[in-house]
Amino acid sequence: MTVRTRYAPSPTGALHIGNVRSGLFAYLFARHAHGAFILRIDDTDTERSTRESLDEILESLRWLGVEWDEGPPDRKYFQSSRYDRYRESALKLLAEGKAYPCFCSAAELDAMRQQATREHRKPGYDGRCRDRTPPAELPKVELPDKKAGRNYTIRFRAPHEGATVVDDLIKGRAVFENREIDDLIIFRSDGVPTYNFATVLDDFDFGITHVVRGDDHLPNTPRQMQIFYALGLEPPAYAHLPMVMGADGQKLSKRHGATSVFAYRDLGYFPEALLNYLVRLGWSHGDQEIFSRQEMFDYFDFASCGKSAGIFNAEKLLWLNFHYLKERPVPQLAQDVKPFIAQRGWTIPGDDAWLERAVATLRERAKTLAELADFASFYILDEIAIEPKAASKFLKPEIAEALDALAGELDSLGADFSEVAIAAAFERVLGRFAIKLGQLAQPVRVALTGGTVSPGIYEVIAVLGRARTVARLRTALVLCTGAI
RNA sequence: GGUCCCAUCGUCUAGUGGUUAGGACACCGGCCUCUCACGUCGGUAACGCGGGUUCGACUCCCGCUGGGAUCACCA
Repeated sequence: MTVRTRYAPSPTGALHIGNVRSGLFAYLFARHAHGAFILRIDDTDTERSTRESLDEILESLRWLGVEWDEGPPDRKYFQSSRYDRYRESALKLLAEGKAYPCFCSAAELDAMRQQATREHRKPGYDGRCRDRTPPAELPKVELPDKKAGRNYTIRFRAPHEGATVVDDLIKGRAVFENREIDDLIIFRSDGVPTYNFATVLDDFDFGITHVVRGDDHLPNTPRQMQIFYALGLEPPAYAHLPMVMGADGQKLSKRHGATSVFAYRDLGYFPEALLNYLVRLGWSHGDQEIFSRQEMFDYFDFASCGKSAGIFNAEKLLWLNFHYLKERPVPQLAQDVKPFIAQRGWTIPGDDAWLERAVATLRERAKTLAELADFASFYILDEIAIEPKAASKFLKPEIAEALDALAGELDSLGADFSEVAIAAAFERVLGRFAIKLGQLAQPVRVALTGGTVSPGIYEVIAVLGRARTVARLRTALVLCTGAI
């Protein structure tokens, strides 16, 4: 039997990283088993589903390189296009007495729950319509349709006897006593099926062999299995992944800051880094930390998945991103950083070769593309802002002469503006004034970059070029003397 | 509150009865050095508690404690 897994996000918001990890694991398992990965869109919540969310989900997945074998744009993989199928099955359940109409209003249900909670009973549905005779004016029970006066919901008649056993591939066996499970609504009064019902039909129709999802779905699983049984179908295998928590130990959500895939993309993270981080959160392969996509495919299995929830650690993700950034070929990196420079409204004052030289000096100092772009500002911008503290510490009168001399030396270098030639110019100035490199390099650094932190000073000068270097040195000269 | 899940350094984890409990991130220190990084060397740091089982438990069983998820006409 070929493995078929699925990822079924609902288009009701951004694709966030805790959620997408479940999709990633489903995808990896399918690839590992040379099976198929299906993307399905759970859009039965017509109130909250939006086109924007759908587009963001699709684009996020593409950016990550999580490729689906079946799914959008094929309408067949949208629940909203499968209502006929859901109706047909609900009708069947109704006819067989395995489901029944429930006439309780939302307000009534709410009151029921509140009272149960007050009396320390479980807040589930008490089954009051389970054996109630439908009103006489209903000739026969059909699916809800408010416009036609059929304002009720359809509930699944869950068995009271026995137990439902989930043999989870990750969690092991979980036994649910059937008497603990109440009758859930499978069709809403607006004629739209609910998730637990639709998902069962989808998983069956699309031939899903392994349902891989977050363990927040574990309590739903016996309900879904019962529906499979009622329909005379065999449930798939289940693999429930532990959750991803925020630093506070709670399920990761929007209030934990940057959590969407887009957020990380826009912050200048690489998809490889995000993927690598996510795959190591809850899964391991010995002590290995860095995984190529192929290695993920090759090694992934449920046996190596952990059972306990993991806390999202932004620092480690940053480290991984740094790793991939350092590994990136410079020409590629230069192309990668361009959109980030453009986004800042800056114009690159040189060709690709120049940008590559600049990037080469910066790449071990930036952990993201956004940082790389920011760091490159002193190369790119015509005017730089000099940090007051740096200026007062290093741009002092006593260094003015040496700075002036250096400007002269560099200005007269001629065609050879190489690091070697620049170093030689420094040596001449150092010798003439009997000072150490450190004494000269820092003032120069402040003059050229505006701060005290930068790549090696010769590199900076070589990339900056003679004109800009000399001009900035002379500007700094004014600060030196003015600082008296 | 009911049900279900979970429990090794701060964090991610290796570990499947006998280990000086290993690695990674972070943190701290040395080296490198024109600054900052990179790199490199080293360091601090964990088996929640209590009972069993066993010659021997981080590993197996039970209880406790703690944490989490879930209990919608959301998915």
